[in-house]
Amino acid sequence: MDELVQSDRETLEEVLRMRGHRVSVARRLVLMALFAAEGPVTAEQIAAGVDGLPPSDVTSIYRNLEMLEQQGLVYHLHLGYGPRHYRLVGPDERCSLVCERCQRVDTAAFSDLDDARAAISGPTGYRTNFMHYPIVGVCPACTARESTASPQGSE
Amino acid sequence: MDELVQSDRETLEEVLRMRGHRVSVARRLVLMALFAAEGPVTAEQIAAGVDGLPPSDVTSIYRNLEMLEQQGLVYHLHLGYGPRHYRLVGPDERCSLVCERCQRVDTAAFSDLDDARAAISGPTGYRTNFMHYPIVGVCPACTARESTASPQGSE
DNA sequence: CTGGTTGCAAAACCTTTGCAAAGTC
DNA sequence: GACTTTGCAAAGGTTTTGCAACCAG
Repeated sequence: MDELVQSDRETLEEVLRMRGHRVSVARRLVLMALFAAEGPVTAEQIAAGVDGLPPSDVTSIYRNLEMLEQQGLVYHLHLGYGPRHYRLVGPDERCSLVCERCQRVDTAAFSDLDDARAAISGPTGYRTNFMHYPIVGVCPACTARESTASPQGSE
Repeated sequence: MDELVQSDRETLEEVLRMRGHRVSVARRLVLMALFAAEGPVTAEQIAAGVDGLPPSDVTSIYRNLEMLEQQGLVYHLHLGYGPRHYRLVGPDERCSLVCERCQRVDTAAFSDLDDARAAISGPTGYRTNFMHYPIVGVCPACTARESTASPQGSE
């Protein structure tokens, strides 16, 4: 009943081996980078060498990330524009929020959006998780700035 | 107080002229395509000639769409993967929903998600509109199919 | 006429694919 | 030793940029 929650790297490597995948140097490097990164990282960042890790080839990174995603160990998300970001599946999932005014990126705990999920499921029937795309909107700071600047609230 | 709600093409052209932009053939073509298209369209589609309109150069389409977006007459959104889709700003805004299982794309009325907006604004402070990215989730049909197939509800 | 706009070519950006060489089990 | 996986090169899809010719006002 419990899926992989938050394992260490060696456990994930064991999972891969059990499922018939090999654990190569490049593949281990991807896992190390994902563990070392505090947040979502891009393939380019991993290839460049996150956190003191050696640089490697982007193509392999992409291929390994794809495989890890198919295995359910990794997921990717989009943060505004630019390349995809990848993250280990784990217990502390967070949803991203991007301010369309100041481009700030915030995160919210998965559970903070339970009510929002219900409010979407009601009228639409869709069960969402807000993981794949950021929620784009106006952050509190920009909202405040705009309401003091032009109180009549143009949109 | 009322912004442009739903004008005809000639009104928009007048707006552009008043703001110091010229109305060229190519630019008119973009507007005609946006009016002719029932839903969001890509730059490539406009360039190929939507709805019997003559084909034109993609580069100009992109430039014109960008200008129209800066003028607040057009916005763009992402529908799953692939190129951006553009749409005239108008009164019947709809939010997109993409099923991550069957890739189906639905839409919801803007007002159907008022509760969801409130449920996001509460814990996060972000005022969202769900316009820029689709809401990705599992559609009702796939949810039903999965619950009959494996009732113990694996994720 | 003047300067915004166009169309072509070319680049930029991100990601995928082909294939021989290398590595893993 | 068999079969994955790698690394390089090259292509693919989408969007941007440079620039001379062109056209709207």
